[in-house]
Amino acid sequence: MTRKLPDKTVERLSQYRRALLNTLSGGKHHIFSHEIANLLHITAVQVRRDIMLIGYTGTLRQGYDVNELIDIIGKIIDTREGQKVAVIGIGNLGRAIMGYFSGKRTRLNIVAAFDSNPDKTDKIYAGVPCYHSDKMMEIIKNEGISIAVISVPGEFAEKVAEDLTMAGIKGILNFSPKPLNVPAHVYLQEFDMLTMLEKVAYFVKKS
Amino acid sequence: MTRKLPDKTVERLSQYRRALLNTLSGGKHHIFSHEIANLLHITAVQVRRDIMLIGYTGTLRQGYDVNELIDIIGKIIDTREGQKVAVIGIGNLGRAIMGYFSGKRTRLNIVAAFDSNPDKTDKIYAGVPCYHSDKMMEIIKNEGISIAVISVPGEFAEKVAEDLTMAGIKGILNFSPKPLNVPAHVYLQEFDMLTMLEKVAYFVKKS
DNA sequence: AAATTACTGTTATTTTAATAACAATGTTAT
DNA sequence: ATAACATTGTTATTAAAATAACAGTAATTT
Repeated sequence: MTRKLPDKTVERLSQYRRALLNTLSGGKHHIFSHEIANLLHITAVQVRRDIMLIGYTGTLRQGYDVNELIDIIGKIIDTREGQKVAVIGIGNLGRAIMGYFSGKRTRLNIVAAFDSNPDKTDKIYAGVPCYHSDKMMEIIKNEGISIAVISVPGEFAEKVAEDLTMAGIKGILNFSPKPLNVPAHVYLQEFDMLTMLEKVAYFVKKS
Repeated sequence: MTRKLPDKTVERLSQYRRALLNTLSGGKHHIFSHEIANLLHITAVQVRRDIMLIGYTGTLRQGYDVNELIDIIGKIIDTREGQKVAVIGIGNLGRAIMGYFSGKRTRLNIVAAFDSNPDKTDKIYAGVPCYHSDKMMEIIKNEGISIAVISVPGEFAEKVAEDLTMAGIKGILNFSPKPLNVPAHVYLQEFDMLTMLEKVAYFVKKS
């Protein structure tokens, strides 16, 4: 394997897996491409194409084996050892993210949170210890944290990203409205709520 | 105008405007395409192309007039009367969204929040009144709210989307991890944090 | 046994988005 | 005055993603 998968396929694989886990807990062990498609409101062709790209093949007339497919997707998007994640900034958004994750069985473990407000630090949130930002670089290095979620206000985001980069982070998910600049070896995903809301507004206006 | 703009251009316009407002408050009244590009970490060609698409033209050697460009973008993405927005579900995420918005001068006004937990209702959050979900459909109709942000847990998202549709909502921004199905006349934007984090993890693993 | 059906897997086509190439032109330098 | 420069606006090209078309085939029906 290790053919390069399209970005969008990777996104959908994550969604397929979630849907498949649901299916499984409903006691269903086989599923057709069009059933997956319905769950995600996309087309069956797209599902089959994605599954083709990851090299799995179903059986005619029976569809895909749910367990197998979950495993294959896991092999592709998870690492064996798991990856450690830190959340920077535990305002409402930071806490929402930690809440989303708690209980989810995944190879992504949120192992630390950081905040610059001493009132918030040295406590546990959703099972995750929150440290003062001063210790961020040190802890990230020592713990081998590879992924960071930035949920600080825009004005601090840039500095945080710099520090994270220096501490050797490998991937950043940025929720702040401030576009970041990181070296090419750091994977960056921007996630801008305000833009998305304005986009919805634009298309509503058009329609 | 009213040529149909590419999706991605619409997203960037929103970001250009934010950057331009910043520029303006820094006392700068003209800006080059490459300066905008640097702020957003994209290319200057892309900026010029987007600006071409909205029909604005700068002046050679001086670049774009910041005020004019802000206005033009506003004409395209805002409506004259503004649009009313509701936030459904005020857990951490819902509150984060309301916090992001408070103070932002925009034509999008969050005018109501809804929650099914009576402990949270009949209070004001970030200046926005929160009502019980029972009143959702009624208030949305009466107030003429056209856009909804869904920030409820996945298991309730579908029902909420149905109700919103029935109440005549025009656009939905869905933060729940559950993919929604809405009629074609409702514009839907999905926004799935878990997927995005898994995507980052995948590309980190690859690198 | 032949035809039909209901699926998968794959290639071909179209659509959308990004990038590159470059012509046009006012400004500055010589 | 001429040449070099810096910048815009636009067209052409490439890349990425989605969709369509369809071949293959086991199961089912006739």
